[in-house]
Amino acid sequence: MIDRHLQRLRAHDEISPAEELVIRALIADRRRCRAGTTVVEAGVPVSHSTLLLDGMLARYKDLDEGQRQITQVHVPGDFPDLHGFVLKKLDQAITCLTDCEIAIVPHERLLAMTQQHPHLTRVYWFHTALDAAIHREWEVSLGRRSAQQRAAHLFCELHARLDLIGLVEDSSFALPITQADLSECLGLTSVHVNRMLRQLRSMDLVSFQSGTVTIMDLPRLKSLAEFDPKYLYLERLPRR
Amino acid sequence: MIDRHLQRLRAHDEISPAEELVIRALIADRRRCRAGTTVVEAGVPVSHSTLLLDGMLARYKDLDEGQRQITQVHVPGDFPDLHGFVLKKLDQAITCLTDCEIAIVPHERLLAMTQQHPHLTRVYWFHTALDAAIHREWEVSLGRRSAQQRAAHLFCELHARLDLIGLVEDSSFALPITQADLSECLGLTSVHVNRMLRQLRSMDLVSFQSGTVTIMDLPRLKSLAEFDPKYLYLERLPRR
DNA sequence: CGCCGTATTGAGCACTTTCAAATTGCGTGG
DNA sequence: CCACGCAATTTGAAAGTGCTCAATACGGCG
Repeated sequence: MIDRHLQRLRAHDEISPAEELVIRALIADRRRCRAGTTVVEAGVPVSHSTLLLDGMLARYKDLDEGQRQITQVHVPGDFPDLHGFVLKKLDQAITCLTDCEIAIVPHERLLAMTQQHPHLTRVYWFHTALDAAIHREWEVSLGRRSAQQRAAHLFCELHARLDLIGLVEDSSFALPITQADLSECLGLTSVHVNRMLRQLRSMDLVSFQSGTVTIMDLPRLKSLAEFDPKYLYLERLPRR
Repeated sequence: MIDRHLQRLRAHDEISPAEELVIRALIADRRRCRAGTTVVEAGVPVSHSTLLLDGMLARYKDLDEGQRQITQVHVPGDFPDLHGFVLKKLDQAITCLTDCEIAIVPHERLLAMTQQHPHLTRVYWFHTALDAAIHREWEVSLGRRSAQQRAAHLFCELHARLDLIGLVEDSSFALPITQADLSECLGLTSVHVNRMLRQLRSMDLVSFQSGTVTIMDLPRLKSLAEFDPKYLYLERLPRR
């Protein structure tokens, strides 16, 4: 299952066979977590990072009065808390949106990597910078896009990200989360998300039902959302 | 003026005198830019990054119909597009909010640094990860906080960040930007920002007038905003 | 003194939330 | 196979929050 991670990295840069071996050796352990499990807590010193092999994770922050904002969702192959290696603890928590399979990467191995493999270091640095680019696009959604556009934009983004690792089939992909989860991504109430979803469905753009997203009209959906995938940096550019 | 940058780095990690020399040698050139100037355009390949020596910058994305979302503001000592080193081009533009003094850091020098100085590489990696942490907090503001809380939170954040480099005096600091600029940070209209500012002023919490922010009651302001500075990672932790 | 960008204010409107209730879907146990 | 229970979804109505449009005031500068 680590192949998806390699697939992801190779979408952006060249990874030599020797480097692939280094990457495979980063993993110390594998675990399975049920949906709803907390993978990493906020504010606690961390000594390893988590590679998502299968399933979907969410990073979120809680506010008073039970409000919650999900700041990012993760798809298989992502390295959701790689930034924990340099930050030493997370400013947010990570939870399983679905049942997940994760790999544990001790920071001491990452440290050794940074000492011996400058190119791989830059590859992973790139990975965290890409993560930040997605945060920025979410800021735009949360700050400026309408509820309908936000939902449409998220579906476009997930479509693009999941397509990269072959998890889109016939314009549809699994997204086994609740409308409440979705509302926490979009900065809306679940009630309103429900109404937006109905609108998008009735416009024959996209449907999200029983854990599956089906995109009926990708061009019109992208246009509605003003989706421009440049921020996902999908072209392959050697990091030198 | 690069001292502010060193001050910033040393707030988070130890920088040896030898490393300081390496950092100083990163700079190839210095420039002054007037308020309103575009420092970096979106989507254009970049071969250098920009260190902010003095003034304030904003990173933003434009949408259709002239809407704009500022995704981050930068204070002296920041390295606003350091991530351009690994991403090779920016997904957003950078503009001067005020008159600025910037330093040019060619990517070839950063590349040499990553080959020879693993610790400094991690220090700068940390710097970009911290940048992402601020993005996340902005996502929370934009997604879940009320207009009043958003404004209050931004003032708390800037207070904390400017205090770090000695730019806060008597609970007030210069913020020579317009209410329209502010509204583009907060995901609001300038009209509404104006009303929120009046409210905050009449509550004796904070005033923002003629380019100066004066915080009258920091504890209550923090409490209103639910401001928790942990995401700024202000403790000093050696990155090994 | 007059101009222009910025700040301020008002009124009406639209989108989103809140609160509450009804419905659906699904796994468990009888 | 059906009844039950719980979670998720759906719907309605009313209330807010923030937006739009438009007009007015302010302040620095030529």
